[in-house]
Amino acid sequence: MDNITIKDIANEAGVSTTTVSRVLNGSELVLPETRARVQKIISNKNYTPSATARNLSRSTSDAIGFIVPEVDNPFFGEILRTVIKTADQKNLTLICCNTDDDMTKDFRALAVMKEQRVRGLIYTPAVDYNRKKEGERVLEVLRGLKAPVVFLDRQIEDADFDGVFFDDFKGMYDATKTLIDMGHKRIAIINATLERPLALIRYNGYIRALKDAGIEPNAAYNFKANYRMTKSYELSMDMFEMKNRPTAVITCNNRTTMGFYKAAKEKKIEVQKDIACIALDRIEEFEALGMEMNFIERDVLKMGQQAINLLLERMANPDLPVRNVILEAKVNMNALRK
Amino acid sequence: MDNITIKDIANEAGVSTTTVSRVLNGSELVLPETRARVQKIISNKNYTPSATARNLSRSTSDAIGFIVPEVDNPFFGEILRTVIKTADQKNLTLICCNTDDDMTKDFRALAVMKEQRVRGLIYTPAVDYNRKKEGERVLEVLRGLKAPVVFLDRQIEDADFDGVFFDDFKGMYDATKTLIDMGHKRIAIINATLERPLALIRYNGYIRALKDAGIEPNAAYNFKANYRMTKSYELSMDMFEMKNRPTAVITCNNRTTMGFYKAAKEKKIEVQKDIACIALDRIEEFEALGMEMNFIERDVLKMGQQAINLLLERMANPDLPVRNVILEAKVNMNALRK
DNA sequence: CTGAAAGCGCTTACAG
DNA sequence: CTGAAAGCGCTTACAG
Repeated sequence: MDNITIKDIANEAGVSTTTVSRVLNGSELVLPETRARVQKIISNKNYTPSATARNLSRSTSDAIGFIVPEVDNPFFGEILRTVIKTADQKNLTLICCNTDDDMTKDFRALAVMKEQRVRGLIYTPAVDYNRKKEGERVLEVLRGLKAPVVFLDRQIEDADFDGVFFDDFKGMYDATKTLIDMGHKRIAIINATLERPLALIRYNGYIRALKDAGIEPNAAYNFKANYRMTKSYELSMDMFEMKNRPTAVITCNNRTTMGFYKAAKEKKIEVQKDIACIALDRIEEFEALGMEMNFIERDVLKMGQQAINLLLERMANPDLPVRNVILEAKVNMNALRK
Repeated sequence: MDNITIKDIANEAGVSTTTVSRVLNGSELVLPETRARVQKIISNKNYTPSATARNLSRSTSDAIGFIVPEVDNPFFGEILRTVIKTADQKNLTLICCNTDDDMTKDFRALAVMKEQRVRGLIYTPAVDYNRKKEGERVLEVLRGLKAPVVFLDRQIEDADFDGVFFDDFKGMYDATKTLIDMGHKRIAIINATLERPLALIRYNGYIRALKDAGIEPNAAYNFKANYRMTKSYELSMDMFEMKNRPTAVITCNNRTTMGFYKAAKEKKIEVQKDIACIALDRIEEFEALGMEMNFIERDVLKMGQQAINLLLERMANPDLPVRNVILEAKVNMNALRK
């Protein structure tokens, strides 16, 4: 027995499909008795209308899209959860893609969104399209969606779409300045390579603070990892062997922080005492072990909430001016050591 | 200008929509020149066919569903990533719901899946339906989906569907036995309340091992937390005040483990030395800090892979017998201390 | 308050 | 190799 349709209900109730549709959509234009009869049959037969047919008929969609590089990163996981929660309240279905920071998959994900005719999209670009010729193509694809788009955490230059970002430049600037004020001159940064847009922004904040303080940046203190633990660990091991080794370090994401601490542990170097550290994002597990951290604090839940809000608002009102929300990234010196 | 349709392409190419459809679907039955002409127009106009229309017309769907209690839990995050990756290769779209372990949301999520006519569903029930009257209703809803369902990590009694689970009973049994063999008699468990299906299974493994060794279980050593850190922390603080305090502890998930370690740290009790511990699941962050752990090891990626494989196989072949895959949960004594 | 009919954008059996 | 027509399961303007 196949899925039952609105026709089956109509037949059994002895009414037209129009009437059944009206009952389904809570129209006033139905005699209470008719409504009751139809409703009873619907629930008896356990009938659920097809979203596909409804969408086609209404020429809309009940789906919004979510494209991120790694859903299993708690950063995006938390955002996803927030987004789903709100979408759910609005009866919107969430279509989720993961790009592994891979450009091909990114374009494929965008194509999926277009095929699905999503009503809106929350989007973290897979790579830095700013210096790549593909950048303009991405923007075109996004425009071709003919649906609101909200950039999440990563921007593309000249994008005429809404977005939510953290003020990583200021976060890094402040972190660096804090270390300088504590008397540090040899300050390292463990970052990703600068093709990554966020890596560049973070790097720039760091460099600017050094220059503002009249400290000449030392290229040897710029560690180019990849936001994975292993690479950061390896580079940190090298760092500890340097003869003019840094007295302070800024790590640029969770995994980087973990790699650095792991290396320090193995080298029997006590973080904060033997070498200062400010991490981007706190690590709850570290704190559970009584390891107090200095960190740049970012409110991920807020980012998720803002993203879905921006999207819903624009869906409701497409003529709003483009909005870019910048969330603060605040230095938090819980483990202050001179 | 609205979204363009197959008709626009047909008109411009001077062919029927049938022919355009054939080109779209790679049918052989098109003259190469016709195909080329049509394809050119498609790409010029940047036309993407509507998945909605296609699905309705074919009376199928290109979506599979994914319902879990917390997407932001790395456990489910990793699984989601694996599932998306494979689904993507099969050109399946992933619709994602989050239930917050809430029954109402769970039923709503299932309704969404039915509306969407998903081709298959990977499903972690929100609550333990085994003792609840709603259990049979869930199973009915699942059958009403008329699509393959794979249970993930949590089972419902009498479910005639595929599933992937960890052998938590054996994991807990072995962990408990290992501690007993090390000479421990006062062994505590920090678990959730036993309404949760997994909590019960874990508890049973623990109890059985005690009984098999002739040790009478002590109710005071059964700590009923809720898989959150705070509760586990509070209970652990109490535990350390007991006069006949346990000499070994088994923690039943990541968050529980964190709460326990945090309490130990504050009480200046050294885990493994002053009190033995085997945790369910390793915590990478702990290990990065040089904290060696004893843990019950579970391969989460494998669980994700199995789940999507079971689903795809059943989608291809609905007549397969019901399969329940039990993945091992292996005790790993990295931080062995007598 | 109700229904016949057209339409949403595709696919596909059928005929040629 | 190509197309007219019916159909997928809904919604909605229109007429009554």
